[in-house]
Amino acid sequence: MTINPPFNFDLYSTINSHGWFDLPPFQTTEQKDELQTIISLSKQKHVHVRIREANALIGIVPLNKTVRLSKTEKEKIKNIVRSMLRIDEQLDEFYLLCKKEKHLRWIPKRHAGRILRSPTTFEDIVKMMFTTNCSWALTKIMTEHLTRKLGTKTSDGKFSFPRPEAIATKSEKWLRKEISCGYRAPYLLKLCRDIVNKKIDVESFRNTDCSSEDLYRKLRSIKGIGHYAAGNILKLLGRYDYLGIDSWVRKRFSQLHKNGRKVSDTSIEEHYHRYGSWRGLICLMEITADWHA
DNA sequence: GCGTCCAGGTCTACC
DNA sequence: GGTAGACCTGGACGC
Repeated sequence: MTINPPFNFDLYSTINSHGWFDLPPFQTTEQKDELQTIISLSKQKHVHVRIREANALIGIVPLNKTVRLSKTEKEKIKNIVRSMLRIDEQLDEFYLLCKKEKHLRWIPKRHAGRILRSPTTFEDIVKMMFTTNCSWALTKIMTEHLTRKLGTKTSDGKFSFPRPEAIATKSEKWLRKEISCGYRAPYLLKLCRDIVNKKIDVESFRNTDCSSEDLYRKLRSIKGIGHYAAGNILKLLGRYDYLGIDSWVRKRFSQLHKNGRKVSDTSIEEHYHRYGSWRGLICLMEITADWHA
């Protein structure tokens, strides 16, 4: 399967856009020149795919050879990959903004600004919940446990990210013990049960006409999703008008703009205010600039 | 090896 | 609306 990306797409920059490549089922190489993950087509059908860029095309190869794919299923996989890699995102206005400031000109030059997201919004929300109030090492542990213990094993031995139904049947005690997610267990359980009982439809969040403010409010109504997590999930939904400030943003901002002095969230907000609806993306690009060096 | 302390966001109760 | 304390884990550190 192949996808024809726009001229300003760069797979490396997208994989390297934030830490998602490091969380299963995502896998990448040391050079970050390919991405692997599991795409779930139905409750039973999970495809382990490898995504690579070659000859100005994006190639998608199913790695579990025994799986048979219909034409419709291949189209579905291509659409999911397009969504994950943000291929259809219009960044022209963003790049024009970056070109106006010397320190941001590297962004359009490197074709950066497309932030990797998971095949589903559910996966993104759970992973974001797992980044709160803990080290990256613990985020990885929780995601690995959840995937390995509740995901479905593919024919080549990989595990899919679990569906909400699989998590919803477990108890809070089980999640605390087996997933090591501690006090997050009741939040995760409530989210999954609300999805199963159709009280919330997180998958509709990627294609909705509602304002960023409304979407932010919906995200904040999910227990365990606070200001930081909601702001960052919005970025994965293509909305960049919230910063999603955490301790790392504060630290990097302070190093870049205040000679390491302590800085308040209000002054970070004021600094990026001039970038309007792109401020969240400019902030993320600025503090991760050295990753792209 | 064991105990203690700290860092990391979010929620809730309280003022 | 603002603030303090609890939540839980891994890692660093001292003994």
